[in-house]
Amino acid sequence: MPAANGEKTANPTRERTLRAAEALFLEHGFDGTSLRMITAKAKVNLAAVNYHFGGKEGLFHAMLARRLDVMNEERVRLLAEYENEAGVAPLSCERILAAMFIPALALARDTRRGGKDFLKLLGRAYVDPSPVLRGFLSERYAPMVVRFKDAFVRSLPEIEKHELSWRLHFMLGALSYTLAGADAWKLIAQLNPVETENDVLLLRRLTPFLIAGLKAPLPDLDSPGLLETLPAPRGASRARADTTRPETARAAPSISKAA
Amino acid sequence: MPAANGEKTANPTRERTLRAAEALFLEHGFDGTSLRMITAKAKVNLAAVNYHFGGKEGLFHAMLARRLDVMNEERVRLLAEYENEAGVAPLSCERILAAMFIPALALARDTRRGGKDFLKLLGRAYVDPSPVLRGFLSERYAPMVVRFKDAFVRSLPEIEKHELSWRLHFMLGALSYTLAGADAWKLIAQLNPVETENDVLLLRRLTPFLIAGLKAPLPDLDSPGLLETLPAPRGASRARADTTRPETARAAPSISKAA
DNA sequence: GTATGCTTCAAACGCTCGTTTGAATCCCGA
DNA sequence: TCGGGATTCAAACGAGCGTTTGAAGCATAC
Repeated sequence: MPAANGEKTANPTRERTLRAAEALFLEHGFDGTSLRMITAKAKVNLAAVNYHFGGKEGLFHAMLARRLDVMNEERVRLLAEYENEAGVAPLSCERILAAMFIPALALARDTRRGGKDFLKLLGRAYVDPSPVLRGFLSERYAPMVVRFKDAFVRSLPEIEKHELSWRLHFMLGALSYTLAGADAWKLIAQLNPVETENDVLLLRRLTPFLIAGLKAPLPDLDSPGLLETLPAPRGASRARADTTRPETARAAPSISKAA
Repeated sequence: MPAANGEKTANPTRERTLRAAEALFLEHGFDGTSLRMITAKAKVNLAAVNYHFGGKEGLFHAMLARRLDVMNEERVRLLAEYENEAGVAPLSCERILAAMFIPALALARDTRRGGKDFLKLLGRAYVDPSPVLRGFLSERYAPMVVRFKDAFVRSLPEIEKHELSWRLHFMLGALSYTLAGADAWKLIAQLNPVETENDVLLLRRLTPFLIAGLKAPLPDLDSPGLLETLPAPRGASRARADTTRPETARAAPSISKAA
């Protein structure tokens, strides 16, 4: 393996390999992308992957790190800047989300560092089932997650910390799934008259959704509500047992008391 | 291949194979799970997969369908029942979400039809990168998605249809990602003092988040806001160019005007 | 008992996988 | 011009993949 130089040399073989890996990973995931697919697309010799990256795993680590490291460093930098401006006052949710989204959008607009598929890469990386990637990501970016969680905790003191952890998780889910969205994109375009969508519009749609979710009234976790209305676990396979429509419209099952 | 009987015969080989495929799919996804892993775990001969299911693809179709078909049929049945009760009045969001969640929870509580890993299966299926599964799911369950979308459209007339399509997509994302959550689950448990979580509590947390998101104020898609504040796409690779902190705290970038 | 049809089994098929090898080639400083 | 490290290359390795084969087992009906 060549000296793992500080990512500066614009080695054309390395670069083309990384690009091809990126493109194929978007479509097929880690397990679904073979080195032969990559090297064929990159017009690079098969052995070059092991020479430059030490193997498939090393290649994907490098491919993800060169994109995500930049973004996440910028994210915490921006967050710190906002906090500096705000002084002692806690940041608004919008501001914290801006610290998350702006670096991502900047990379998506910069064809030299990510380009328009960057957001999709981001989403795919977070939902890939391969233990190799999952371990890599959760280990490498855990500090950044903690950093933002703390910011949200300060921003939303009325939401209990534990509850907020979950909501951040939900948020990350909506974000990843949306960004990774391949077919869903087309599905939505198909359900509606064609309209040119782009990443920026998408995130502008997503933001109020997430903000509202984060600030939602707290659930009543003790409410029996939902469970009691579940059909008996091993009863008649269909609740069709009562053929006559029940005269008492059965109590509406409430999942929570949130309005 | 044996007569594809109406899923009635409790053939032990078929059953053990499906179970093993289910368990391994949860951990490794479609591409990451080999037939040899499955047949070893199921203590079944390798060739039995091709005999009973016609191949790997057929096995996974059967594995997913026997779980998801039941749930989705129950979902639309429940939705129709609620609509019947409501008459002409549109259903509340909570009610529609209940029609989605209750059948899922019922299966998760029923160890004979899914069990506690059912929700995880549901989430994993929706984020798996393999084209084989993506095609299968989007084709097979598209009608159910359309059905629920219509219900939401009637329930939230103030949200424009196109906007609502996106919000349902976000919702599905938060749901899938959360349910599939493997490491994240542990991560959250690690950030907070241990507390026994379960699927029901989880969905009760998730519901207000989703409801609030669905009902959020509409984004101002024309607002310049965010874009203008992005760093110049090909400027200095770091905004570190200005070493002195800018005296004018730069205008706070707003992603949207949503409060 | 024997024929029949469904199911299981061990073995092998052809193929692709990630990785390794050792020689050929390139590039640059001496 | 030559020498030597860096890089590329074609070829092969062993392992694992999904699938196929044909015989063996095993019930049930005659």
